[in-house]
Amino acid sequence: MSQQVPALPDLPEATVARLPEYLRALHHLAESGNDTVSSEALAGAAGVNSAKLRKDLSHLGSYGTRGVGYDVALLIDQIEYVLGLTQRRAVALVGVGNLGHALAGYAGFGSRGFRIAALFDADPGRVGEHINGLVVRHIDELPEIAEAESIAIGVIATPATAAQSVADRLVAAGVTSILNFAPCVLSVPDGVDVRKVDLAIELQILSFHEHRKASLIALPAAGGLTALPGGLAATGTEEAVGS
Amino acid sequence: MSQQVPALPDLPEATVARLPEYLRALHHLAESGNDTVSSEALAGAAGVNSAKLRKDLSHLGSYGTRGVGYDVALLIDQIEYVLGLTQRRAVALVGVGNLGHALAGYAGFGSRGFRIAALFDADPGRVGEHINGLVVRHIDELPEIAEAESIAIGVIATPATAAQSVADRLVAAGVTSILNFAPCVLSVPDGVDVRKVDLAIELQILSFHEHRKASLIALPAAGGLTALPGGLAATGTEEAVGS
DNA sequence: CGCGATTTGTGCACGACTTCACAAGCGCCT
DNA sequence: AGGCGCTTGTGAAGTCGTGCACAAATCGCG
Repeated sequence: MSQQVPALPDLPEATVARLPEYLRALHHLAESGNDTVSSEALAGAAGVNSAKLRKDLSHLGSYGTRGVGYDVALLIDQIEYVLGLTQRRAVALVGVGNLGHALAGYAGFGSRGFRIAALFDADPGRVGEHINGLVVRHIDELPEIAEAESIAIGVIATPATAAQSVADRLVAAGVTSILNFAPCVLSVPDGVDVRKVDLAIELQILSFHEHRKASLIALPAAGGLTALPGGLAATGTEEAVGS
Repeated sequence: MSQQVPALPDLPEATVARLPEYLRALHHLAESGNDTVSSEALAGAAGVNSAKLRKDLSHLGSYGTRGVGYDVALLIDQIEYVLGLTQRRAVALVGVGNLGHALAGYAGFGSRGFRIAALFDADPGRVGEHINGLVVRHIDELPEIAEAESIAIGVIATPATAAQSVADRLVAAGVTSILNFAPCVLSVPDGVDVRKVDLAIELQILSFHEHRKASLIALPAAGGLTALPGGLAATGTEEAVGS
């Protein structure tokens, strides 16, 4: 009975991280009226190597047709199933400051499988405020609302000083996945997943590459930007930096 | 003469991605009055393995003392030098919608080596607006301002439909590093670095793990969350999910 | 019905990254 | 001065991810 669905294979983490990108590209293709797509075309739209794409898709039980390509609608269903997006997941957002406001109003969550079910803040001055059709609750109300709304995912958009405390409260309220925008490391029990997004870190990584590029052109030119191997610098493939 | 500074070693990309996290932890330690720190302690504060930390630091020419640890202030200087943060880098932010507003007001950029030098938007209704002490300019003014302010880093916070066009304009204006918040793949010439941050993708990755956890407890319990190997689930180390 | 064009799925080799385990080095205490 | 404990730096092994190159499979057409 529970073996009806193709039991989740344990995908490589790198593959999981790319599936959402494939999904986005597929939705785009579907809207453009495409019925099928080759691995080459889909890989191009997702910004990856076509062999990598095929290997990724093969991990979730191949649904392509040789000589033809992949059925766009079928592949969308498959990936959405694997990612657990067949149900719309409820998300709690904690911290409605500068960034939290923007996240609460971000349309991308709603259109890609998520529903912001509740907003929380510790500042009584912010409690009661209406944002995008939702009212900000006090963080003390988290347990009851998390229970009532079946919230399993939490987003932390508080200052770093409050983040660990908020994480503890989220875990206590039954949250098992956390997206952390605060610039700090969180400690959570086993079984709870944490992903971190730090905007300043992304810029610092870019800064390193700027520094490297600048030091290269300062050296006696040897195979740097000055020697363009392929003729004119083609507006071609994106330069991959990091993951 | 130009060999005075320890010429940039080409660090592994994975190391570069972790250096900013070390830097943040080091600043925190310095504020707490710590003078030196062991690899074990710093690794804990940064959420990584201590062997990994030592290898990362060894790549930039070891500045630790055996039996003692690392000099906090010296290490901060080293990492900031390698990341190119000795100068405060000017950043252009394009798109002052929902997310752009939040980014323009984000204090973390200023405190970690960056200066938002200009805001741009294509919507005439938004041009002229004051945000956080800056006035929003029209995107057509980008070339002159980028030149005047020596802007080499651009942040794209526009809708996906506009992102490629904005990227082209940024590159034409001399920008060589782009941080892209729009959910799409950018094509840029060689020599231009792009990093992408997609908030919905992060949630979808968490959703996958939720789905996996849910399907595990649905199966006959075999080594899942039910069998706690180390006694009580200690509020210990963070569970690493992806990079 | 058979053949060629096309595209998937994958074995294999390579490279990157991680982790362990330990020798080498440093400071402190006696 | 000498020895001991602590910590770094790194060789080596293991793991993970990537990309090539090709066999297998499918469709369309004559």
